[in-house]
Amino acid sequence: MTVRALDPKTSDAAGPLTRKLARVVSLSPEELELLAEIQTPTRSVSRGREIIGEGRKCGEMFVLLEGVAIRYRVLHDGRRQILNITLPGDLIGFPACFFETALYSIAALTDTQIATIPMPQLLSLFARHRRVAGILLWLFSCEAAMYAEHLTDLGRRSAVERVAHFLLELLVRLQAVGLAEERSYRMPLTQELIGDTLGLSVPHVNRTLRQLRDDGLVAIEGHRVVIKDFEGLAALADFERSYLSRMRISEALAQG
Amino acid sequence: MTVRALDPKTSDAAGPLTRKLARVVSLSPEELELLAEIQTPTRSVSRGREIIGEGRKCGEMFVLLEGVAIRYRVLHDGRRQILNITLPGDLIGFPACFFETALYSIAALTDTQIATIPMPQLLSLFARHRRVAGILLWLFSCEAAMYAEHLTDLGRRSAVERVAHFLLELLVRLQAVGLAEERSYRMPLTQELIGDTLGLSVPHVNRTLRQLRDDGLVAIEGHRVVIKDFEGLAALADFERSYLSRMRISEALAQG
DNA sequence: CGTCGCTTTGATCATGATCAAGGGATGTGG
DNA sequence: CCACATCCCTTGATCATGATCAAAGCGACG
Repeated sequence: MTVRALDPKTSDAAGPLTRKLARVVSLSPEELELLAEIQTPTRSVSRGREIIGEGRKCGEMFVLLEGVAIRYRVLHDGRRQILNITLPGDLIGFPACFFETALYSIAALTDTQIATIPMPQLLSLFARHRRVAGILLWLFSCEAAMYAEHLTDLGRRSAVERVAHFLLELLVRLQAVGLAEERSYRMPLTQELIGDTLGLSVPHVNRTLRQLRDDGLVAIEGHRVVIKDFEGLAALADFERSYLSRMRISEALAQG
Repeated sequence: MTVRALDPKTSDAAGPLTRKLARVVSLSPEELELLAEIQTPTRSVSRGREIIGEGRKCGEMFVLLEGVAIRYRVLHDGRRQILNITLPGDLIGFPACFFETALYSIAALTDTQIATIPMPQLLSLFARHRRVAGILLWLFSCEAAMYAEHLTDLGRRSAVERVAHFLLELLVRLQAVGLAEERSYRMPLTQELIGDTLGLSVPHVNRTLRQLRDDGLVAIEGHRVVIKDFEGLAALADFERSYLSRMRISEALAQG
């Protein structure tokens, strides 16, 4: 990672969260410093380890700085539902940290690097910096919006539509933190994990991906996903008027 | 509605939100007054009308004081997914009010009474009253937790499990605001709406309800739902260790 | 009394689960 | 350097859950 002579807003050193925010709202030097401050110190969690364990106390929030994690719920008979995929720049610990004990587990899929934000510090930040508070609330909102979209996937979309939507969402989200190219990215999940995310069985995920490939909408070589026909996929998945494109922070908050 | 000589915390006059909160955290007189203050003035929205329209600006939050509303998303071909059911005491407008325009519509299912909280007032409340801010964040968390549970429903539960889970969730939520008896309540949704909530077709909702009836788990006469075997339903739906039972506000917040 | 909205039931169909087996890469110990 | 194991992907055959289509029943209400 080279240190370039860039505006601090967009420099790599600022970290994925700050870069993501800088795309939707302009941050003052003081705010940049605050964001940097709450994102230290960091610690690493290695592949397969739990970041938050269901039923355990969780007195802090985290920012995922590097790697990929999943939040999931396991039913008594072993069926698993992945609630969301956590990418660099995402907050972890909402809503867990507001409950006595965490409701769901969060596990690192790859080796990860996370920053810890103690609750008292978070709450005092809310009190002292109204605009930063607004921005954090906006982040919570984005998470809620993604849940809502995910719900629509599972409730009312067919397997092809779900997978298409999933591939596009991942493209856009990875791009937001500079981890995807114009039309391609490295798929961070196995087909089993995709199945647990979309409520599908592994063979059916596989067949659905093949169908999308046969239709020339995507190309998949190894873990590399190439979106060959963005418009086609978007039409299929009803992605057009989608949430991510409208995830603009409201002026009321932007101006504090 | 009679005015009884009760502790203001639990009096009907306090409104459903305050009553709901009083169950999980003790509120000071000042906090009670603050809560009362943000819940005025009120306005009514009649059955079938939109409270928030998808794509429209939404510069405020609402508290639903009376009636039932749904948040939903409609796909281009008309399929509808209900994202959540809003009951008295619930906040409306999260996450809509943090975006330029609302992402989803919210419509009144019955005649409703709502209180309006302008965003500036909300943000200044966050700044001035840390504990109330914490409590509001906790409310957002509850909403996120319900989304997560709903996701598990749609992704990994069968039709019977979904319906069973839905009936129990409604019982518990209605009880939290004093709108259900020990084991029964008035179902506020038609079978079509239940279908759009659970991702099922109307005939299948009907057959599933019949199956639960035949198995002696519930009784349904008209709009009255009677849970005849709570334990049986809970086991079927994996409701046991569920979110609502652990929706206790964390001590860090309760103490401010 | 007739209409409208909702529920109920039946028959058929299809989406996607399940079961089963093989294939291919990557890694590890002998 | 090879045997073997593991993890993941792929494919096929069968099965079942739940959708769709169709129609009738049934209150409530004007």
